[in-house]
Amino acid sequence: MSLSTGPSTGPPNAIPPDSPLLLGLNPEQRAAVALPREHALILAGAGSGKTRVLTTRIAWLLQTGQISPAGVLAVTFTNKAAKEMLNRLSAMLPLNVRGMWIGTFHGLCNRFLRAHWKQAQLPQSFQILDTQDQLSAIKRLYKQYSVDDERFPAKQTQWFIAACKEDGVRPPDVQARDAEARKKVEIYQLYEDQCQREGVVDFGELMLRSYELLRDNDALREHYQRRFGHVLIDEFQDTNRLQYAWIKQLSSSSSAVFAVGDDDQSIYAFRGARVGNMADFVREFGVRHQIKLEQNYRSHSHILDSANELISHNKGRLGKNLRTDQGPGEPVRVHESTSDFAEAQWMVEEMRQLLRDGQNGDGSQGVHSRNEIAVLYRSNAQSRVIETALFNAGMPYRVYGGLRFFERAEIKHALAYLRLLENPRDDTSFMRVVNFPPRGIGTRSTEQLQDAAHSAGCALHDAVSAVSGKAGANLSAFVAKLDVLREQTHGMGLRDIIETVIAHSGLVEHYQAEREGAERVENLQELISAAESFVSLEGFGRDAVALPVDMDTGEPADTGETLSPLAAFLTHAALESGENQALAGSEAIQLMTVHAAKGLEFDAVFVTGMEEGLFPHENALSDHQGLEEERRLMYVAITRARKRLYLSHSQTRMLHGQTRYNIRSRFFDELPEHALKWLSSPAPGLNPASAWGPSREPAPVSSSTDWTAAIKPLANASSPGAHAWVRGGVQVFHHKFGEGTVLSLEGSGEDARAQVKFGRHGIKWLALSVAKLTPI
DNA sequence: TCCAGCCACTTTTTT
DNA sequence: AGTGGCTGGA
Repeated sequence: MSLSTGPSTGPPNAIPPDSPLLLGLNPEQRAAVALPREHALILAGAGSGKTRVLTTRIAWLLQTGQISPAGVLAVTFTNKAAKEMLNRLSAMLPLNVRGMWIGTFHGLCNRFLRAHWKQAQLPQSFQILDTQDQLSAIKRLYKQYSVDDERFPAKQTQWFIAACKEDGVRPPDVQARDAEARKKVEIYQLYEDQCQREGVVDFGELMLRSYELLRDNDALREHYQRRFGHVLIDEFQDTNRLQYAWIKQLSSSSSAVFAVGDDDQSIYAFRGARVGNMADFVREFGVRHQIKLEQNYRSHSHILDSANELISHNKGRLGKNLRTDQGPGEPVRVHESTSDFAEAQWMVEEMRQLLRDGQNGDGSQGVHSRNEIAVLYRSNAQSRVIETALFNAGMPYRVYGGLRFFERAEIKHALAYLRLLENPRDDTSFMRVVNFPPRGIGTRSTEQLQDAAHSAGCALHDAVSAVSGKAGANLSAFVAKLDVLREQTHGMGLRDIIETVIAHSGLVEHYQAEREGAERVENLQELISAAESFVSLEGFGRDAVALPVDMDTGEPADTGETLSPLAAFLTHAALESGENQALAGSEAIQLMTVHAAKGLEFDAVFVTGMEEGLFPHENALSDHQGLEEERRLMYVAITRARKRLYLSHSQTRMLHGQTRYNIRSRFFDELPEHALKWLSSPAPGLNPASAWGPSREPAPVSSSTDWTAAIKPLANASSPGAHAWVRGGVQVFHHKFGEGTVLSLEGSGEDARAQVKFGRHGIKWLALSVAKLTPI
């Protein structure tokens, strides 16, 4: 580390190193916070005080007068992280949030495009399509142009478009080799035209349009480069190609990019994240300062040893080893159960014990609050059994994930009405509510309307007069209703607008008549409250999404073109989909996927379903990269725990309505034996398979291949009769695929299938009644 | 046009 | 198992 030298630009580094801001930081953290004005990469391990360093860095830059608030650009991925940063910052110094650019990638791009909507060739009040909206827009387009949904599934097209945009690729730039690829590109182009015509942008477009505007408009780019002396990025390992390119546009020789990330916690490759951006950043920006934060303030060393050992099995890491001053603590407990049901049962018992010990003041042994216990799983489907067990035990719990507030159907409907007031051209919203609540406008009518709009090249809203007969009358009535509402709400405050629109939409009456509609009506009420609190949001929260910004001062521009409160609120709804679940703060066991747990920490953590095919997930097993990402995911799971960590696997598990027989995860074999405590059979030992002897013949015992493990014979009638010898871990021969290893089984009788890993042919699912498998 | 029943799907997710 | 989307009959 070379830290003693002063910066080549900006004020001298003559700031007293004993500034109160730096107190309590370890040497590496201090070094990071007080770095000179140069590009830097901070490799921040789990629990190493990453957010603290990031926020203290900003506070330090401001307090020492090295930069003014308008010169700071700080980017995160989630609204939660952005809020956290702002909260911590304002706790450190009196904060002038005006003109400070702290937010999510998409939030900041939105802000940028609102400020420069003309140059970006967008309507001022452009609306944002979320993932649902985008899919329905594509489906609408499919109908219009008679695209075969069988050959080009809309979901895949959506994925394709998103992936293109994440790579910064417009339709003309796509490399299309065959006819099928050319068709996809054609659809992509049609989709783009449709969005542009309707005045809407999807999430990818927010980023891409911002990037292109910066790239192509020299004056604008230079302005922002001059303005942002410091660019700080959180979770850098999660950035995609486009985000990286965007950062490049915003930085110049006079600015400093401060990237914080952890390559070992990169778990979002499936949505375009490129860990490689870290290495690229070092190379392309000529990064001289790389600081590793390896001091962990979260976990005891048995837990950290496990994490370190596991992740050491990955190749091509930037290299990092967590350490702690806390003692070894308790061993990592490993548990095996016979079924997912039994696993859940066992967990409930263990939780009870933990909480009992915590209450008795038994010090280190227990956990004092249910909030401090988390159950992590690889896939959402696993939560059900656990929920049932917790429910039956009367143990309060909270499940994260699932529908967010602004994604609920009733809310989307209400928002669609509101969006149509703001922008009648928004055909996605038009289609969503044209017949909701039902008003006699069926498929037939809308098809006529769509055809009319298509041939006239106008919006659905403007084509109603072209439809004749009863259908035309109904459509006209609907449009008239919208127009009246628009007139009626003109000049109203946000709350009143929303209240009026909900009242006249017929949504409340519709849901009131429904059996399960009460909650939906409540949610509509909640939307009104949400609007109220949005209005009362002071300063940053609203400015961030709403106001155009003066290019020179960074202050909100008084252009007389201020975005309407309604448009601002709609943007807010699209960019911040709301809390995952209410009940926050209540005393409850926390249930979530490992992905959702990233960034969180708990006293006690249960990682469940540690089985081959589940964790690591079968879909990730085919390639090396996939497996390494699974391992990083496991690393994230382990490092969530402060004091106690449980790793649990089960011999059988209900999945998609069928019992599957799984062998335990290979990750167990990558953990340090000294840190583990086996709560149940298999007995401890480096090779648990040996507990059942070395037999390999059609016997109820596994092979001794290193990563496979022993599976007990299943004492039940559902095991696949004639193929009873086919078990997890057994070596088999297939006439076509050659030698392989059975990974897992599912189904029974005629339906029994085995998942087999073959050397050259990869992993296959084989129906036992068809495939001729012989034991080796 | 609407609703009921059938079929296919099922890793992870933020904006 | 559970859900969401689609088809076909009323």
